Amino acid sequence: MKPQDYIRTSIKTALTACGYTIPDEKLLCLEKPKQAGLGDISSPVAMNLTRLVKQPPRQIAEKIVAHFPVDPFYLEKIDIAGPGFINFYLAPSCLRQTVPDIINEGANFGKSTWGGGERIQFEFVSANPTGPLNIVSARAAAVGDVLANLYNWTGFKADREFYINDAGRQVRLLGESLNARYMTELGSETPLPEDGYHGEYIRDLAQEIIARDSDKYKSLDTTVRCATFSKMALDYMVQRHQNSLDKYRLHYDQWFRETVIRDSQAHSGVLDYLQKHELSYEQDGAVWFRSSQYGDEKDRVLVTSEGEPTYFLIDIAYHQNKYSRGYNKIIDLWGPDHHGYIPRMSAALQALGHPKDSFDVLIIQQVNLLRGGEIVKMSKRAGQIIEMDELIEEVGVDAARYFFIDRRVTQPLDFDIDLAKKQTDENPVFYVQYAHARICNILRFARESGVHLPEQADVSPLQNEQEMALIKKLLDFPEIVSKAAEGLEPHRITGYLHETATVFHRFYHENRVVTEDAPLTQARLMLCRAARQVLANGLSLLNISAPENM
RNA sequence: GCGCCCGUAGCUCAACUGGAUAGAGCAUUGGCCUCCGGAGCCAAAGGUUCCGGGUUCAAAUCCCGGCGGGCGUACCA
Repeated sequence: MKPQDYIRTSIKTALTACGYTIPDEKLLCLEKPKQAGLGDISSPVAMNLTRLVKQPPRQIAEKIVAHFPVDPFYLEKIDIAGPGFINFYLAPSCLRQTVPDIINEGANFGKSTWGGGERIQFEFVSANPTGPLNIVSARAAAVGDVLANLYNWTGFKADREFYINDAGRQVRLLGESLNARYMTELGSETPLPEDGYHGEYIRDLAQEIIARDSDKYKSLDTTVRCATFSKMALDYMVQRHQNSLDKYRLHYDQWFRETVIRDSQAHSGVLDYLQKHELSYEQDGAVWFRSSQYGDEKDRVLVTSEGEPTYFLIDIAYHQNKYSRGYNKIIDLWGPDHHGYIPRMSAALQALGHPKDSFDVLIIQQVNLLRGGEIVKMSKRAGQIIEMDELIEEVGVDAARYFFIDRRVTQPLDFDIDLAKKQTDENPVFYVQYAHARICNILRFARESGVHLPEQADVSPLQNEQEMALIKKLLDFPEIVSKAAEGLEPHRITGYLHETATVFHRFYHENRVVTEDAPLTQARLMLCRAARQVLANGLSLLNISAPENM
């Protein structure tokens, strides 16, 4: 049994013995003391009970401690501190035991089953196929990928999906823009359409087409030519997106096309359902959805007075389609400019009978790129955007991913290119990777020195401060993974890895691993292996490499 | 105007979602290599958590009112 589980069940036993009943399991939650010297695990349960029991928290804590069944294998002592915290000090015997446990669990250490196999879908990036992926997409890509990993680790069945907007006005404009570039390249000057796409990539594609098919399309009727080019440009852009994400080590389970919804008339079904349940009405020649009944600030148009379905209606049908594919929970990652869109989508899905909390949107805040301490100005109109490919090329996949994950997603991010490129101690990616490489090097050194490395060895020689500190840190990993998943907070993982690296470096600095003392050497090698395993597991969760040497 | 997000060390960010003396990394200053990788370690300095009220055993966190910043406010996608 894990020490946390032992403490939780024992608190319950003590509570019943005291005659206290808790209305909510959440009141039992355990914490890590902020301050060193206040124990290893802490319970605020006494403070949580003050209002119910109407007694001072310290008094409650004393009663609980008096009835607590102490098992010396797990606990050294119990304290009451501050306003009424019950602090538990883990016994060295219990701490040491986690070292062989971690080695046995190997790549599975940190995983849990609380998701119960529930299916969850993350849709992210879903950039319009009208231009290359940019920096914000790169952030969303890293975050979405890690979130899916986190949920798979915690016992869910998580999928990644990319939604391709391959229909509508923008695709038409894309075709017309390519047409203009193509015709101009062939000598008949054609202006870009109003709101057309100015980027170089369209000219590149036009040149590619000419190199391959010469002027084959020139004689076509303009509308036919534009339609052909729309499709070609679309396929080209989607392929480009796939290549970029591939390089980023991100692999989607599904690339879903908007035309699948349109072609199947799925949106008509949605419309029928809403009409039948009197959740829509006609006004000024358009069809409106009563989204204000579900908390949106006003009603929204589903079908324009021209008789065209709005993007919103198609999007509802798309989300309905996700549910019909068996997902219990849907999480979308959107850009900050879409936050106003959340209430209406949530309203629509509730109207269709889905539980409110089955749909969640995580807003990924904007990214400012810093070079030489200055914000790099980006303007879409002038074609002045930094592409995801350029960024990866410049700083590498590992650093890019780490920097994007390292900050709370709901917070705007300043991405310092110069720092990410640095191969020095200023760069946190290397700090963590270096700890891993350093451990690999110790193990290598031990082998080369003729030390035999058995599967398991006695860990009882581990007892000094740095050894215990490292073990305690390793022990935290599964809980960090769970909390990062539950709160959609991947930055907890990078934070934890950085701390773990620090504690390891400190241990390394104070203690020589390979020495004349054979039992101690074996025990410390075990500890090194456990630490290496945890660092490797954390890095794999982020899809960042764990190098054996650097 | 209205709505959403945000304001924490010089800079970039944390703070286990209401907990104990608000912590890291850069940058600054000063130490540590006959020895498993110094891409490392130790230490100093740095704070009225934007301001003012309120809620309670407890507030950076929740509520109200200011101030400052970002975004949104389409029968576009």
